[in-house]
Amino acid sequence: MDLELSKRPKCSECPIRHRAVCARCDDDELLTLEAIKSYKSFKAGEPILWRGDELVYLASIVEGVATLNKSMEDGRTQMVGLLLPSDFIGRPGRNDIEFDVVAATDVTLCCFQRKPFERLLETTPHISQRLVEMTMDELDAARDWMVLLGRKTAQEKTATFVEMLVRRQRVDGVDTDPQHLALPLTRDEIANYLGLTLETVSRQLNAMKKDGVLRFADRRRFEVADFKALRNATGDGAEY
Amino acid sequence: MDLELSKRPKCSECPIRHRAVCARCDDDELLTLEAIKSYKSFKAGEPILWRGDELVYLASIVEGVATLNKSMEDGRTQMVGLLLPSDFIGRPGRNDIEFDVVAATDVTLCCFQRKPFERLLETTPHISQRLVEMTMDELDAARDWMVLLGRKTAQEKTATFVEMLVRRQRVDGVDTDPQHLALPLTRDEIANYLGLTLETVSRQLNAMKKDGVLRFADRRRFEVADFKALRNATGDGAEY
DNA sequence: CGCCGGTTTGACATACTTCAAGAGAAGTGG
DNA sequence: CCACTTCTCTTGAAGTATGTCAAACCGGCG
Repeated sequence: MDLELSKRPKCSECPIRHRAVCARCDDDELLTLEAIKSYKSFKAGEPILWRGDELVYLASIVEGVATLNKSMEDGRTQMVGLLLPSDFIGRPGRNDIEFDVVAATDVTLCCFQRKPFERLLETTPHISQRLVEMTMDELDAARDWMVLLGRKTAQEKTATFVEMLVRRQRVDGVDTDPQHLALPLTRDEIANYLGLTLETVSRQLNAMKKDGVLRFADRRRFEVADFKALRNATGDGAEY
Repeated sequence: MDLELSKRPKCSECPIRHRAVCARCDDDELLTLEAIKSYKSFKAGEPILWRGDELVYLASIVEGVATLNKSMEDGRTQMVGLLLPSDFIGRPGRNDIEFDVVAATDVTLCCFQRKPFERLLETTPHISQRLVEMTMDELDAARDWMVLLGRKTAQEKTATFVEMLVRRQRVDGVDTDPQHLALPLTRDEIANYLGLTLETVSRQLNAMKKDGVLRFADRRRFEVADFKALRNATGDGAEY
């Protein structure tokens, strides 16, 4: 794994300070974390971790989007995780993971050496509690995702994906102008997320464009022209 | 929810003592747990919890099989969890859950009142650590399940399900005679597990019977006639 | 015995995949 | 700055796995 280390910005100024695994830490605890952290960057498309790699670091995503992918022997692949800023990579107590982690866009990670971090977990309830909470949130998300994979139509899958993106980018980033949303994944990656082929994804996106639900600036950038119709197409019923 | 309370058997004689959320507890800690626990039983088919119900109890499965199910507005349903003995029900820190829990067979639960249990979590690392570990195991399982739902064929799905059952029942129960395995679910429930229809499941099971992979005593009880062929049909490649 | 839920089996429909060709962007090197 | 390659995406035509609908079967139970 290519490591490009850089300096350690102050935790207090960190954009994910209040959502990441460190969210509940007080100032003292942040100092302890700063001692074992380092930043690493990856270009879009670069692998971050291969399945079975020894886990030297655990990390939070500071910027960018990463995907967790599982593949079958014959090459079929299924995405099983989509990590946005503040999400956590790695499993304390294991020294490897069961999927590949890939940078979908340029990614900045805040990495903690595993061993010291695991010791911190034992002594710092603020960190371990937050980690449990995040893990359970991920499990909830995985269960919604299972409904999508097992029971939704291609149209519903695609609409659900777009709607999820819109919601998460809205909450996440700077309160982005609704005009300026971007798909962080290629058609092929979206297909791996949804359990479809890239052709089907392409057809579904273009259908939503034709129906006036989405409006595309180019292949990546788009805006939602009719949010209600989008929501309707997800198969999840009325809002909330 | 119908509650049929019964006495509290000694933890020390509990069949799931070493695998459940209490696995790491010492004798003192077990005593504290015994103070807040009670047993409840459910008949096959009975609901244990409805989505949105207030979570009064958290529980471990002592005996039997329960399923977690999500449903869409129009009635499509997808199973998102299959709980066997020692598995845990409920999410500390939340007062409801996002899916239905149903007894697939007769079920015995070891229930803990939520509030006292949550207090125990804060003071007893042996419990919280074990809970984290179990949650992460469930997340790993959910990810394998996502590959199944998104990418496997009906034949692979069915074979994977049967193979998983064989493995878990072997590890779990009394080391059951390979002659005597039973599907704990109906065809319809299996279909909900696999993201298929019951007709397709029926056809796949009968195909495996015709091919000499499985041998059925009745609709539920079966034995694996050719384990290698079964494993092969899962799409997961050679053993381990 | 006769109902009843779970299951099997068949015929048909279709949503999605597969295969194939080509169009745009985007990068690369001369 | 323009060919040239390369990658992503679109679009069409054809194939197929799985769903849908419907009827019959079977074992258990009142």
